[in-house]
Amino acid sequence: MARPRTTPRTVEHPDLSEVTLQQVLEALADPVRRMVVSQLARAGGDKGCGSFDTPVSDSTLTHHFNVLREAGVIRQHYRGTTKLNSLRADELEARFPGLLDAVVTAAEAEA
Amino acid sequence: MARPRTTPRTVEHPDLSEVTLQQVLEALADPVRRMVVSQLARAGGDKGCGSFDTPVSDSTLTHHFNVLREAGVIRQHYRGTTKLNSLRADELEARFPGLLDAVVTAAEAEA
DNA sequence: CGGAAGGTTCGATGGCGGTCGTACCATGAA
DNA sequence: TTCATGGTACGACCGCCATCGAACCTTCCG
Repeated sequence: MARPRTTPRTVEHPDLSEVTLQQVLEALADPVRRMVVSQLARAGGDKGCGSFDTPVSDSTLTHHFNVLREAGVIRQHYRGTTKLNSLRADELEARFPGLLDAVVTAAEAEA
Repeated sequence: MARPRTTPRTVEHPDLSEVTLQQVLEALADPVRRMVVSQLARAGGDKGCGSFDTPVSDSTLTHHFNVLREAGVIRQHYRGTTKLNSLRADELEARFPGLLDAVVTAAEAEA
């Protein structure tokens, strides 16, 4: 948006100390976003943007990734034309102990 | 609503097995509802409807209580003209281990 | 240098949910 | 029985957010 033409694509990630419980809960309260988090948790490491199984369009998925990133839940970086995603599990655990685990576990159990 | 005139006021509570993670997360994602839950957690036991410190009107608060009850987060029962509320902490812990604790703890830490 | 693949941005839209005020109901006390 | 209290039901409003399609931008590969 504010990026001038032809600049390497970078992504802004908040420090977890700036992230509120409200943001994280809102992020995790959406079913599609929880699918993303679940699949990311199952994958363990990085996972390409296009490799997620969701019922929404690409542009909507981009939106969800943004919400998750701004909530400090995921980390994103480019490699070539592909955007890789990973969970910020450890940092999140330090900030909100038990929260991500509980949600991921519950999501797994329900599915 | 469907209750005929002059019937003792009772409240419907879902079995926690019928409650979804979605419901619980949506319930806990609202700031006002989280205030209610926090104050309930701090109180330990029952707490009258009118004794909560929130920034919303009575009718809105009633709405939030309904959401929390339908999500299996709180239990309500009448005593005289007063409605008492309590957390369904143990049941919730059995259904979604660690979830309520994590949220309550985080909410306390942030406040 | 094309062109294709992978994502993003933009604008529009639709629906849901939080909010309120008012009217109403049940209970207990005077 | 009448009144006051505590809470609910209802209807309306408003703002936000998930969603989409289309246009666009980057990067890689022929």
